[in-house]
Amino acid sequence: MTDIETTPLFRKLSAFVSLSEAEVTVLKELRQRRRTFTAGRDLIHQGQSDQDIYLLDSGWVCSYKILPDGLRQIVDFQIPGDFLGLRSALLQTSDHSVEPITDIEVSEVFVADLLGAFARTPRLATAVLWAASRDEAMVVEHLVNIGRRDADVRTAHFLLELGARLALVGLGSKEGFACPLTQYHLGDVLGLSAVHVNRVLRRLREGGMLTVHKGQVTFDNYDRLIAFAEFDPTYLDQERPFLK
Amino acid sequence: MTDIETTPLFRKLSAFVSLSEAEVTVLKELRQRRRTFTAGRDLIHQGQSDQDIYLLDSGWVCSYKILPDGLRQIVDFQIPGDFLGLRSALLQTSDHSVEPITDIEVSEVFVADLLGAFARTPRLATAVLWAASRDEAMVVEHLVNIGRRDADVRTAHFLLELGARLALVGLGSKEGFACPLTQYHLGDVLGLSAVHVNRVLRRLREGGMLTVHKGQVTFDNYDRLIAFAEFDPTYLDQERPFLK
DNA sequence: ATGATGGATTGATCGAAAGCAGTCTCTGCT
DNA sequence: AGCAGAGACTGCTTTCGATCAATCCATCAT
Repeated sequence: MTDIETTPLFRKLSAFVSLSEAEVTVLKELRQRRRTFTAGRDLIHQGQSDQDIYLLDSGWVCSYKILPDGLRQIVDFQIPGDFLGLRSALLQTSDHSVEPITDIEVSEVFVADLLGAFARTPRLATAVLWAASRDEAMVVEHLVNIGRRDADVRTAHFLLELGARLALVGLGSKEGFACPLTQYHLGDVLGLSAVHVNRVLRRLREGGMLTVHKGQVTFDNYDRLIAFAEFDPTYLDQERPFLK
Repeated sequence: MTDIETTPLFRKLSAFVSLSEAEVTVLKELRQRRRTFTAGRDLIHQGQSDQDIYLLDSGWVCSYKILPDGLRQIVDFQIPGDFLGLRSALLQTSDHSVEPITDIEVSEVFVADLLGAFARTPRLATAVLWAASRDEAMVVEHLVNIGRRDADVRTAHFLLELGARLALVGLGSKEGFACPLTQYHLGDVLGLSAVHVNRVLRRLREGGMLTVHKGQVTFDNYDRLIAFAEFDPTYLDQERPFLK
């Protein structure tokens, strides 16, 4: 069995709460029913109700909405350590679809089990709730990003944020990260055409700031990039004193 | 004392749950400490923590973020019956600012009182939680709106959504609604310049779809507008069978 | 080797929205 | 009455990003 302390969720939550022995055990028990899904086949459909919660163990997933004319807007990507359908299950609404970008491994979590775990370990509940609120803050940040930043800054900001999220679960650093997204995915999340994404990436590369090549995002000059993107590197990983 | 049954919050929640005598009483007790604020002065500042929750009784408010270069993105407007700072208080983060657009009247609600009310009346808790999730769904819808719809459709969609929300609390109908927003406000929420908003509104007016004049939004042809904006009129007010 | 496919890349053109500048019309003020 | 200011409106020019159309380059299947 995998050592729990290397799992993405554990790493993520540990950044905000130091988990006790008992809490680790509870976390472990949640991850029993493992399942795998293949890339491209929708996991959750827009309008579906009463679905399960999944904890993403490996691979990448995206949540999106489709417009009548076929245009797609990706709301967010989920990476290892993220929950899928948490909010939808708690609130019984699924207003968007969820599609695996790569083959993924998930742990199926029953709502009742999760609520039981929360009841036994309030600190765990707080930490998970915090993670959920962080996800929401990110959606708001994407709104600002798309509404008010130009394509270059917007793209840089998004990739930095993604890097920060990945770093939190041990899958990235200031150097860069492995990234399975195509330029079409980037277009759909940034509200740009894939062609334009290509030009933007070229400009960022020629500006010596970042390189995207062969499924690898490399931050060529992290500090310059931060400044260019107006990115606040603390906004995702600051400590929460009240939780410590 | 105001008759509770005419208050916006009561009307909104009643659309989803039929509240019992006891629940109405609890609701009434929450609305004790009335306060007023004047237009323009920020209620909540970005970064602030540990603030109160307010229930908006009358007037309009907007939540926004400011970028370093001074550009502003309004995340959403709040109208009578909406909570202010609910999420921030529960989750101890305030990542945006809140500013009254008009003079407003609010009821200050202490977190402890609200939680107490939830404990005594679970159905009320569910209803409020539902309202919160609806707010979140709206933010996602705005993301799609800004990311993938052109200015005209985007504007029409937004005004229809606003109309639907207002109708829910008795402040609007298929005919239109009173609206204190300037074209600058509309620009900031739609990710457009105020000048362009003006042109968009002219096109919509000349298309016989809607008129904005003197603080009044009039839907000149509701059905045509719905079709043009690809607006789903049920998405905010559909019944929740599990709550009835 | 030979295609077939999906993604990346580049060029050329077009259109939507921004930016700038100025006018107009209220409303409130003294 | 006269003025000041905010918001609404319009014309002109520029810029950003979309769209259309190729080409290129891996990987994979046969």
